[in-house]
Amino acid sequence: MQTPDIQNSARPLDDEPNLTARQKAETRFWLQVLNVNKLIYGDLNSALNDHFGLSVAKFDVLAQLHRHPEGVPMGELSRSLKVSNGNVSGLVSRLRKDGLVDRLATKADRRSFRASLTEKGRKVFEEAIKLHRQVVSEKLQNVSLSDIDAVTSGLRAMSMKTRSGVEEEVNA
Amino acid sequence: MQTPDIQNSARPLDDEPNLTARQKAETRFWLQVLNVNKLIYGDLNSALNDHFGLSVAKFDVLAQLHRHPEGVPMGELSRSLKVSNGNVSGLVSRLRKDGLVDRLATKADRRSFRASLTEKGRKVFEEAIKLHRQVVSEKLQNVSLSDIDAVTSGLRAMSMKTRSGVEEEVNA
DNA sequence: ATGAATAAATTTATATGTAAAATAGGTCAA
DNA sequence: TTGACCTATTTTACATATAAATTTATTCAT
Repeated sequence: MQTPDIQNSARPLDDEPNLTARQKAETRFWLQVLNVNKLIYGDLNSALNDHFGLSVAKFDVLAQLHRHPEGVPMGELSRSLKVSNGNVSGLVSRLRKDGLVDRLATKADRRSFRASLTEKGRKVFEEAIKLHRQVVSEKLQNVSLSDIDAVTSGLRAMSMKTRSGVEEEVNA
Repeated sequence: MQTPDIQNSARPLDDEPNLTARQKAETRFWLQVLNVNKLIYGDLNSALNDHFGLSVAKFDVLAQLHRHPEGVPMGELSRSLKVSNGNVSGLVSRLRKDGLVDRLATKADRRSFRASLTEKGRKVFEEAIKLHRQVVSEKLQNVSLSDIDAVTSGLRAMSMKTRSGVEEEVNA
């Protein structure tokens, strides 16, 4: 008795037998998304960390707060960043320890408060976003503008056509 | 004295003044990658978890081991998954606790061993990969095959042209 | 007004990820 | 052979992420 299984199993995810062309294409697509994501994310994270002591997660919080100088309630921050409440709690408390973020009390509701940038936070973010753009630019330096635009609009069409697993606001 | 800063700062990342068209395009591209990644990753993770008690991280380990029934040394696993040694240590030890992975001693070198799928691990993976494909398919159900292929080849071209922050093997 | 339900945010437990230190085995020059 | 240096892996300390439990405050029907 031979062991043909060994030969059958030594294949990449998109090269199994009995897959339709469509299925292979879908898997290849997803592997490329993961690949590009990891390629850019890692360097972005290191660069932000080295220069400003920021992670991408912290940067994302600062970016939201920068768009809303009047401050953003924790729950809204959680929804707009699409991460859990608990995650935002931790991020904001670390950013407060860093001196980049403040809490503003909400008069009408003592449970709630708004997170907002400190002056230092605003300055740090405005430098960090320049670095952010630099890193993304470097990663894409050999890609033509038209290729970037083509992929972007393809991805955008996908995210609009993609049925999200959760119910979505119609007017979100 | 007015406060014009408040108006200037309430903008999305790709809509700052004084950005070139190229810079805006790069930022939009990156935001779409993050977006699509999060859109698919989350559901994939929940589905694998609900049905098989697997995370995407664990699934990725199983996928590598499935391609190498003779087992894969820890260091090689770390390199092929592009995650740290410590991360692989933890994943493999949890997968061993789950009964999906085994350690095979290496005769010539007592420091090293190969991780390999147990029979149960192989069976679980072979079911899990079907679910993996289903979930990705559902996410892309409204997108045409030609659009998927176009974006995939765009992304693939990018990852090839992208200068990685670290030195790369020429023959990797 | 009071008690039940709801809501905002935090805390807890756990998984995943990194970088850096520690452990332990291998290699090799002198 | 022994000491210095590699190498494979694990451990530690920490950041980030989730889900579920908890805390505290608000709302609302009675």
